[in-house]
Amino acid sequence: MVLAAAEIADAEGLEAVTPSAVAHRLGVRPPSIYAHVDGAGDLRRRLLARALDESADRVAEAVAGRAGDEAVRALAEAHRQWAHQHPGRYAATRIVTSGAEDDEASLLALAAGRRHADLLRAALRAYGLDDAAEVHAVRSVGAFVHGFIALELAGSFEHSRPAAASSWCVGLRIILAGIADLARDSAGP
Amino acid sequence: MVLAAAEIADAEGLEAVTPSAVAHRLGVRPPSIYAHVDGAGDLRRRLLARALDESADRVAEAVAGRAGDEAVRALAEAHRQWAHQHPGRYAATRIVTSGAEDDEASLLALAAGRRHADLLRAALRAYGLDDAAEVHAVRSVGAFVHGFIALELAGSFEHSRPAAASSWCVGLRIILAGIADLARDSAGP
DNA sequence: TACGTTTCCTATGATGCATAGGCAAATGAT
DNA sequence: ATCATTTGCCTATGCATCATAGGAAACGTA
Repeated sequence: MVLAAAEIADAEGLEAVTPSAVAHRLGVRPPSIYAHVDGAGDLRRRLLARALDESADRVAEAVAGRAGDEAVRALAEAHRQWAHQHPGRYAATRIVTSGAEDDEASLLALAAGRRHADLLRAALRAYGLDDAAEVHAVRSVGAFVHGFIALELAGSFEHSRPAAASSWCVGLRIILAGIADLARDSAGP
Repeated sequence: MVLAAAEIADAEGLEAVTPSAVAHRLGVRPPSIYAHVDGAGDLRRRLLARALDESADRVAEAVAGRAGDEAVRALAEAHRQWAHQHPGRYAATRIVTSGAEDDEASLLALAAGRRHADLLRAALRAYGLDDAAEVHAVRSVGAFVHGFIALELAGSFEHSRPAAASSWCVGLRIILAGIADLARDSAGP
């Protein structure tokens, strides 16, 4: 069910993920979908939770056994590769579950989001930042990674040379150097 | 016409920007909209172009008369403030005009996109980066700024302390320190 | 064998995108 | 001043989609 939604998202875009499209793919009639899912919004929220979980799995694999710069690079790279392989799922990752969440899908999504944050936090541990600085660093890396992938997938980098991939490496370098600088100050005199 | 679309986007979200909603707001019947706009897609693309242009205006004001770190900070801050004031327009900013663009709205959007890139490039000039490094830096700052704003507007930072605003300052510091480091190497031995 | 649960179905209503074709007022040239 | 053209809006219509209501068939279990 959610798998069908994920496949539709990757093949035709997140907009195409509707009860009717899922029904079509599963070979049943649209109303049948409503027995398993509470409308189009719930369908997309379930997809959000699954996508967040899948990408966290990939990231966790990539980061295992690494530390410091290497861990952050591996995490970011895993994130980016997964997004390229599954653009629809990645788009689902950015769905907003506005405000009060009491439904199952939103809670799962929240938990998966925390998993992501924890993985990144662990990767940054080697820098020896204090707690506050670590949160800032987590958010900054997250912002850069998401922003870069979003712009890249949107084709925003296709109007200038060189290819996006080389900017990705330099961008990571910039971020990591900046965090190292922050760590120097944080632990400094 | 596009103004009505922008107001709807800010008030009810980008999803709500449809010919029928615009007609409602303007006090006319839905079919009348099609005399001015070529369907829902074209309506959103026009909104994209206008939003990109408006934000570039704001950024240009903010950056005028500044250079180096201060210019980049002002640019980023203007961007972020505008996004907070106009979340729907900001969301429109991320619409993808897939591939071959021969319609008016897409061309305007492309031009406005270039304007943004040029403004950022100019702000970074003081770092004395070579051409290739400058492109990488432009893309990296762009990625961070967009990523941060997107995550912030999506509420991704609301599940941890402290407030997002303080991370924004630290994040900019990280990026700027990273670029300074890059400049050192670029001009270095 | 009879019951309840699950799962899917048809039928229906509502809403929104989009096109076709017509009416009326404003514009501009003769 | 008159008439044709343009402009802008209208009603009517077709079609796809979300969503609900209520019923029929298949499944396991007492």
